Amino acid sequence: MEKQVENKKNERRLTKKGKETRARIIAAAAQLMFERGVSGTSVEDVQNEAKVSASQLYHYFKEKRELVKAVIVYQTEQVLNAQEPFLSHLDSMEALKSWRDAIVQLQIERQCQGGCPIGSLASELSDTEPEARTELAAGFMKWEQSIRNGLQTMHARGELQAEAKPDDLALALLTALQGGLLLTQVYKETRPLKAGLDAMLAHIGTFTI
Amino acid sequence: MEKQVENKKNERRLTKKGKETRARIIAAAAQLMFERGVSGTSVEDVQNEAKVSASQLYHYFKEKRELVKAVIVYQTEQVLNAQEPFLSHLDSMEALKSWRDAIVQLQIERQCQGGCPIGSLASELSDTEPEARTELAAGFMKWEQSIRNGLQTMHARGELQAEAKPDDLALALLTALQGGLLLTQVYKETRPLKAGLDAMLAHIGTFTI
DNA sequence: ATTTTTTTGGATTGTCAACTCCATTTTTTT
DNA sequence: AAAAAAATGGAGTTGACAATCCAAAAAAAT
Repeated sequence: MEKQVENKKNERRLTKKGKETRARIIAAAAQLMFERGVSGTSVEDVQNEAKVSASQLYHYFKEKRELVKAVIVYQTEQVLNAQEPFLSHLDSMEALKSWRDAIVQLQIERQCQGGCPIGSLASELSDTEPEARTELAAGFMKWEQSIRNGLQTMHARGELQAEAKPDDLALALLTALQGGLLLTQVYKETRPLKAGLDAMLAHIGTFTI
Repeated sequence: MEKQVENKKNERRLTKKGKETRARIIAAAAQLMFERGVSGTSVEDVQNEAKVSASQLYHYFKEKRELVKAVIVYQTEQVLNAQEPFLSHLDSMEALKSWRDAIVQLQIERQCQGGCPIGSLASELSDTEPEARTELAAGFMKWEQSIRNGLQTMHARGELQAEAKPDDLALALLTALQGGLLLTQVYKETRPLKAGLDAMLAHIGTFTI
């Protein structure tokens, strides 16, 4: 009788040490790919940053593409975790405003570099890497869902007019955020991010009672 | 007395044939880089697409980076020219709506592939290529300016309330457009683009008299 | 007409990046 | 304690890619 309980084909067993190494590789890759893009980051760069050898890296990831997929999952988690305190309570105009402020503040601290960790991966990979695209879409949908939850709560409470469509508003807000982050990265100033988010929040505000 | 009237340092004279070849190279590079990104496009790919030899390409462009700069200028022109019929008359809600429809229609025709020709270059190059970033920012500013002109016209005519800020609205609209194009590329459906633009147009609409 | 400049052909070079291989050490299992 | 599996070291292979070079054809200038 097999001990491995329903282990998917490729999923080897990893020791504690193995998991740590794997995690270190992903974190290093995520960092570099955020700064320089996927194709601007060589596997060797990742090796150096993570302090691992080539054989280690290829022991945990069949090829670069697979590492990239892991990075996408990782970055999605990172972004959602970092925003969690806000995302789980976006159910009032005040909460939305605080969220806006936190995002703007973060871009200031980053000196407007890097855009959105998921968005920039999406822009680079969507059209050429179908599996990456799927994963990225899933990430954005989780994000969208969090925003939607808050607006739906307001709607259910009667704090948004019946005609308001929380689903559309949530998606619109995410687009303004993404576009704002991109333009802020290009312009090297937070004006676009502020303009995009503020306009969208004002629009949501027109539905409040 | 010099014949060359104020010729900038690097600007060699080009014969008619030379200009054609140069233009063919840029167009080919722009096309490929739109489809596969800058680092996904090799100089050799461009040679094949444009039917030129290596020496020709390097005769007109010192290095790949210089070709990329030319592509940025070219794509900015292309985008603005393509939208010109709309951009020069964005001075009514009807005009804005038609513009929205045209953009959505284009993405449908493209099957949601490719995002924004300028936006995707911006995402790939902004943080690592300072000169490219500057050029891209200039391109976006022209675009922003066109939108602003229309809204300012409405404002001056008294069709927008005095409190409305056409500058902010124009920038916000551009961010919604960029974010919408990105998410549409990732989701492979036009819903995000529609949601972003419609919300922003509705917001502008709240200022009409 | 002839000199100069521009344009083109195409082979070549050097670098770098992804990935492989085999041996060795460490950890886990029995 | 022995056997099996996992983790690591690091040199080596292969291919792709940016960029160069030398020579020749075509066009423009004088």
